[in-house]
Amino acid sequence: MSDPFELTDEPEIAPPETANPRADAPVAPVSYLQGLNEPQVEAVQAIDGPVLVLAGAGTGKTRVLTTRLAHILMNQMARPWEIVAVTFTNKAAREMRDRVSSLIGAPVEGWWLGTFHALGARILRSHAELVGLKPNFTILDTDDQIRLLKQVMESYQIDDKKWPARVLMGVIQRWKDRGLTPEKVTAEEGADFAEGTLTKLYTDYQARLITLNAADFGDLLLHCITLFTGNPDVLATYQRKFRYLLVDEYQDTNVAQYLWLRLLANEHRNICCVGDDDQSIYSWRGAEVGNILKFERDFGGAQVIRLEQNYRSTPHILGAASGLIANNEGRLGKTLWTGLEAGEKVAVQGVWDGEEEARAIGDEIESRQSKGQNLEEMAVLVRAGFQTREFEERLITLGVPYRVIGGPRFYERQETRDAIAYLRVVVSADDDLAFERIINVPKRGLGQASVLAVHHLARGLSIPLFEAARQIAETDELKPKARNSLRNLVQNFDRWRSNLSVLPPGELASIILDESGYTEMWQQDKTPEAPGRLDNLKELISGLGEFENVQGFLEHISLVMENDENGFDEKITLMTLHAAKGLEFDTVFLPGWEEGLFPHQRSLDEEGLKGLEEERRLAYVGITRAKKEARISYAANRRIYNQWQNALPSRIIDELPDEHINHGSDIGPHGGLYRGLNSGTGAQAGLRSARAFPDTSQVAGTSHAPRRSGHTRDGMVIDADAWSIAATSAESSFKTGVRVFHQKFGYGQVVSADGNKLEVDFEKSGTKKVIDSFLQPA
DNA sequence: ATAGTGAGCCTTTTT
DNA sequence: GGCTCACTAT
Repeated sequence: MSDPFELTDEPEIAPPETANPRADAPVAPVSYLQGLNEPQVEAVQAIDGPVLVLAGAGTGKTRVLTTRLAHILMNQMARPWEIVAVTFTNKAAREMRDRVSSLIGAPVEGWWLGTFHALGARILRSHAELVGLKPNFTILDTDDQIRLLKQVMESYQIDDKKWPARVLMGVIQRWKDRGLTPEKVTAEEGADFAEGTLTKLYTDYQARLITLNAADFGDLLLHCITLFTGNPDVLATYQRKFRYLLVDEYQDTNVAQYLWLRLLANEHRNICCVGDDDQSIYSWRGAEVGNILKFERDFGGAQVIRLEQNYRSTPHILGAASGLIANNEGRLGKTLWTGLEAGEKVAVQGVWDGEEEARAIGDEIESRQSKGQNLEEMAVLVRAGFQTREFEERLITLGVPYRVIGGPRFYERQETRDAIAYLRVVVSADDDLAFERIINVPKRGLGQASVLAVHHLARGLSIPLFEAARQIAETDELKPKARNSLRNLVQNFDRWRSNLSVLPPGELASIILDESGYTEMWQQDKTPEAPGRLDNLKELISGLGEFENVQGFLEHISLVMENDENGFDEKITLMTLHAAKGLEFDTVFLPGWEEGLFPHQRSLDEEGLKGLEEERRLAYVGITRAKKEARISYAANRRIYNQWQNALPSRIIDELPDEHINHGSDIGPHGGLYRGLNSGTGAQAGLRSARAFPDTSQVAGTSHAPRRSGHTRDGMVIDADAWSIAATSAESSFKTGVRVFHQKFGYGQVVSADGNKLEVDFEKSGTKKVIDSFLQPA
């Protein structure tokens, strides 16, 4: 099959030097180039033809990107509207806008800067009819998508228990990420889900979206691609228009985004993609590392520029991260270096359990704070969201202010979504999903029976729900109570709608929320969340004030997901590793480096080696967030879903090069943590730490096994390797059948022994694998 | 129509 | 342990 998106590899235009006489114009150093290193300057000036900038962590990527844009604009190589700059997040887009403006000294107007989705939506609005939509189509969020799919599933009688809508939606999303419309999904691929009906579900779902005049996020790109391939004239307009394309975080693009870019870049072929294959951590949501790996093949004659000088981290941090990532295969490869001073080694610390980990890190944060270190310069980066809880609890007790990034987003909150639904119905009366959401919120006596009746009429007459509601309120089909309630609601909406172009958006919203009884609903609510929700509503209204009309606001809110950070107070940040990409802190705490949690078991189970490599990249991202200090820790016991699990240190810890790490010798106030199980009373926290480690005398003997590298370790320190070394070489002192006691699991009997790894059948908690040094003879 | 109960789930997350 | 969802009892 021929690739309809094939680009000619042979440029039909003359070589770059003669193609654009202005390209080499700035011969003498220009002011904005000052302070850039050689590859950076090269990346800024390589304007013609496809360019891949491989930008390692902390190598000044953003600076290059913005300078490059400024370079194009200031030398008038293109007008603003001939330039496309695509980012992954709105935050990145905003940052780019601000930085380019400040470089140029004036705001840039009219250029195509935004996320893939925002730009996709912008293009799509101009040509909506060509894909069956109206220009004012609504953009659905995840919640709407799921509810819509559920409706479709009902008509096929697919059991939501067996095939949860969110799972199926995920599969459809991944198809969309790959640029697959329903017709392009092979029978084979659809066969595995929902007894083979998923392709049909997908088809129907798409049809419903069109009927609703709606698009989901995937559609914003997918429809564009359909639009471009089906209408060469439209495509040609954009291809001619867009002289320069710039793409940030290219390693995170999915196939659909890649196709979209290729189509748009085809005419001028001046596409510059910036990214780092080692920081690709979003494959699970469709990102395709392959895009960056095969850039040179996809865009013939591409230039590859490597940014390898790191301005962020110390050599030890960089060394640890580089050594780690070197374990991955199929990398483009970079050699990061830094001119900074050596600094601290990466600390690796074992603890007894999650609670102690939180305590140790909490204490550490507190003591640093008291020494004057800014809380803003510290962060705790976790693998999974639930891990933040332990730290939150600890920080609350200590009275250390913190913020959690990535909680429920503002727009995802129930009250925000409800309020927006009201606005959506006011703006477009045919927005069925929005109307359905609030028809009985607050409760106004319109239960299932009433809603169903409205649905039936709407289906029967092929009219929107709102229109059906209006009609049914004039008949006696419903009970008088419900009828009055519904009529009242319809009248309210009509009135609000008539004020749409009269009142300022904020004021109108405020009236709607009052008159609908929505505000009152939360005022009456006695739950502790209610005041916060009312605050959010106020914030929403004040946010609306910044828009000229409600329509503009809705477009914004559907594409932007912000968690508006309220205060400017100094706080420590808690977040997932994923959320931390692109950020940097002086000190970074990296807890929970245990097998099963990091690398996450599910990642290993579902993706195998690929999964492990992605986890490794995640670890790489984590370590490279640190400017001065990175502190890794792992717990020997962890409670997950209220069940105690014993854990082994992450294999990723084993992969850190010895010369750049310092294994737990001097952390915290309780020095000398490695005295072993039998040496102390165990009353203090510090001594409890000791049990997290295999006792030296029992596990590895009095002499320490050499590392693979041949180094001998510090006599006081046991590192993660001790576990594996011990596991293979040391005989356990506990024999099969012996009755033992474990601090956390209680009494049990040894079932089998493999080195010092024992399988013990505990009386209370069942069979578990345990390292023998945690056991006492009972 | 709705509140209350039990069962089953459970990485990562932008737009 | 805590959340969501569906079903049941009022």
